[in-house]
Amino acid sequence: MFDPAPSTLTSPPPAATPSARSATVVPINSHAVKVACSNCNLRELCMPLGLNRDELDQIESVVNLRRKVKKGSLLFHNGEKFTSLFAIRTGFFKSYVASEDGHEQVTGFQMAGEVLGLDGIASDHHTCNAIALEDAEVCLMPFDRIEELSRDIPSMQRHVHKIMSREIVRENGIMLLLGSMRAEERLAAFLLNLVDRLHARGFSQSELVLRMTREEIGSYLGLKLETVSRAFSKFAEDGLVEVDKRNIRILRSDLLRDIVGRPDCA
Amino acid sequence: MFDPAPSTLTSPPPAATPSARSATVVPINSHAVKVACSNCNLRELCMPLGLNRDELDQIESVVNLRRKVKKGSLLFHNGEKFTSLFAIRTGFFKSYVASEDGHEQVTGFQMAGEVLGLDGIASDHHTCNAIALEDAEVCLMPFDRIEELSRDIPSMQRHVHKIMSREIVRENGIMLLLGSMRAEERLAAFLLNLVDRLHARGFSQSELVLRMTREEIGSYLGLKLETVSRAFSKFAEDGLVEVDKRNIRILRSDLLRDIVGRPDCA
DNA sequence: ATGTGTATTTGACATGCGTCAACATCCACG
DNA sequence: CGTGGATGTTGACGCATGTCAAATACACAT
Repeated sequence: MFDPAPSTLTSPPPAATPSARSATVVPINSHAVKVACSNCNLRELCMPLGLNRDELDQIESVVNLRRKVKKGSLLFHNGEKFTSLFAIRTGFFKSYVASEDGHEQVTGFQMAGEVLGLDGIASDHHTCNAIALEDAEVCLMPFDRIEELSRDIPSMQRHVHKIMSREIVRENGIMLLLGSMRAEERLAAFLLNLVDRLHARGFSQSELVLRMTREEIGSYLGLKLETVSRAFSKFAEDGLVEVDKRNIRILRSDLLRDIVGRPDCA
Repeated sequence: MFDPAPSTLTSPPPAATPSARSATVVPINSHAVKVACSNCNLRELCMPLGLNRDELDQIESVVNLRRKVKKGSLLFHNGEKFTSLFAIRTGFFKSYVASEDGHEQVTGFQMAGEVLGLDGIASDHHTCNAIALEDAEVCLMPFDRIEELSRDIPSMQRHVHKIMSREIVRENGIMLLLGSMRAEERLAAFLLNLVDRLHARGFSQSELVLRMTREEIGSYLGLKLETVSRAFSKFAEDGLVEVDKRNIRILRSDLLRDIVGRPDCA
């Protein structure tokens, strides 16, 4: 129904250097690139299926740069010229928009295999910000190259369209969440979505470590951080989850699902 | 910042037949189609600019069907097979998703020149519903034809991408609204967005007639209908707008903008 | 170790909005 | 012309969540 992004207890430990604000661009030679996509265990998330060798080579040639992003540094920001989409290889991001008065609204959490930057296509400039919540590595995919390739390879074209449509559907789900759910329903939906996505990446179905603060969760869910904290405590008290700071263990996902289900029972 | 959709006092009067539930498909012969796009006064909204005659002919060949949609009838619904995008020629739509428990969340209001159905691309099935709020006419654009054309005409390809990206950006704005604004801020933003879009279509900058109920506005804005009604009354009392049922005249758009601006002043 | 800042939890209280209810208005239809 | 159902307005009241504040714990730097 909706689509945030968490990280599990088993997820790769964040690299040591935490908050340096550099966003170094690291060119990759073409051989390394080829190795990258064909062997990338995220391929089925990033790339269309059923490509032949030649098409795969073409697609790999699109991903000509890799970029490391330190925890706390921006991948792109509002107003920045749009040139590329970013496929996350490792790490965890949040994207957010800011209103004139300075309020920040988190619009999503993204993890490995997901794509960032789609907002920039509309006006050739990004309209939101993306920041790494842990040390990360992304593949740069220059958008004009993606468009070229889409013209040659129909399955690539369809893939790009699906990725964008999926984002639209995800946001529809969040509108439903923000428009009609109560605090605990929102948090339950958030947690379930998070483990789902992590599980799809080979992590535990029941354990996760949150990469974001209570405040960031609250922003995403349209709640204050205290409310998020209280909802966690309530879940823990009721035996639905174990909460140890950012380490979460889901004990009763069935009951969490029940909570999401009904809009107004305690 | 966000993107709902209204209709003005001067908008074309809805056709007489209001609530028949048919959604008749009306084939159009190829000559009529050609006339349709080249002469359509919505062209600059639907179509990429700077096309030559030949390209224009190709694009027009995509729009091979027209469909009339009676007020109150569905254009498409959740679960329905996705085949086409719909460009609105006349009329006014709302799109909405429904949660399992039956709650409806309005995800947008669409008017002439806007495109419906993008949600269906992700899974080949629609994930939301679109219903006409007044008698309407839409152009059917089979999506596989759009993809073919996008491969041949780069400006068409770019146009499709921009339309999808724009929807993503719009929804980002709504997340901001739902996540952080108060009732009056939401309504002010809603009204301003509505007149903006109408003005872009040649309607008044200050007068509009709402095509949707208070309840539908409330659903879109994450509010109850009573709250919407009270906010209207408040605006009227303060001299910001004149409200006569669904006829709205904006008297002080500057002050409405102020209200949207600051997140927590009375 | 000690200190500083961030993150989190929890309590007490305030309030914006939801809920419930009554009433008015309008329109469709008999 | 009257009636019933949708729609809209307004008031009274309650509750979920926001607000403010204090305490704890932890990370990191000196």
